[in-house]
Amino acid sequence: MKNSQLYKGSLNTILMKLLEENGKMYGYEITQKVKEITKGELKITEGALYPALHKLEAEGVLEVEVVQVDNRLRKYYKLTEKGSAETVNKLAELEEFIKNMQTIVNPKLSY
Amino acid sequence: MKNSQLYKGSLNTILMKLLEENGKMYGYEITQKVKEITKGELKITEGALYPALHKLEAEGVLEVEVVQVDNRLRKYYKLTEKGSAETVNKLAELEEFIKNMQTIVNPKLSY
DNA sequence: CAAATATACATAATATTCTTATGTATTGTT
DNA sequence: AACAATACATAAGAATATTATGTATATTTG
Repeated sequence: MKNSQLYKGSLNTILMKLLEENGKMYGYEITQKVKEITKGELKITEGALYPALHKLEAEGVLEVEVVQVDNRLRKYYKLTEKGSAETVNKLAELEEFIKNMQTIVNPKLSY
Repeated sequence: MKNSQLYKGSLNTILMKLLEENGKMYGYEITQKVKEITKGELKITEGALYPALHKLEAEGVLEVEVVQVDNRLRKYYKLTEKGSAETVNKLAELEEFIKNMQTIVNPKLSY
């Protein structure tokens, strides 16, 4: 997350949405995917990513599958059933958030 | 800020935009205004608001005018020249942020 | 082929931001 | 008289992310 402060608090939502979209992903893959789809504008740092993944796992939102590729480890993360349900809420919250921010930034359009 | 974690990091942007829009405002007025325009969905807490205002003032983004109304104080805040310039950047960052989040949430529409 | 870059994980110290709780004081409402 | 609203403020703690660092393998490039 190498950007404006605005991204603070949005990492979990990003992770959950990506996993909902892609089934399972490993950490490094996530960083690359985000860089790709935002055309380099959002860079997720490892120091934010790995603790976030571990916490979501501890909460039962994600589960891990460790795979050996060549001589290297990959930890694939995917949503649990609980995680899938929570992702729906997270995305609804994001929509609300964006709506509210747009209302503040562009009040003429809304009230 | 009594809501999802998503709002973390967005308070300064909100404050600066409101002051750009309304010229000058005092703390309590800001809390009410935000509650009003978001129809009660976003509530800025005092514990977040006042330290944020003080910090922006210390940074030279805002300046204060203390007014006595009846026997009570009001501290009106307004953007400095520097603050007005930074608000332009803040709003550009917000647009970028929203655009990127929408890209992540709805990838089919974008790439 | 050595060096640099990319892949892949991880954590610790620190910084930032916000929540929750609390405090003071005046004014308006029931 | 009691409670809610107005109006400011701060302190302890939680949550989140940055920056720096560490380990190790694989691939590219000069």
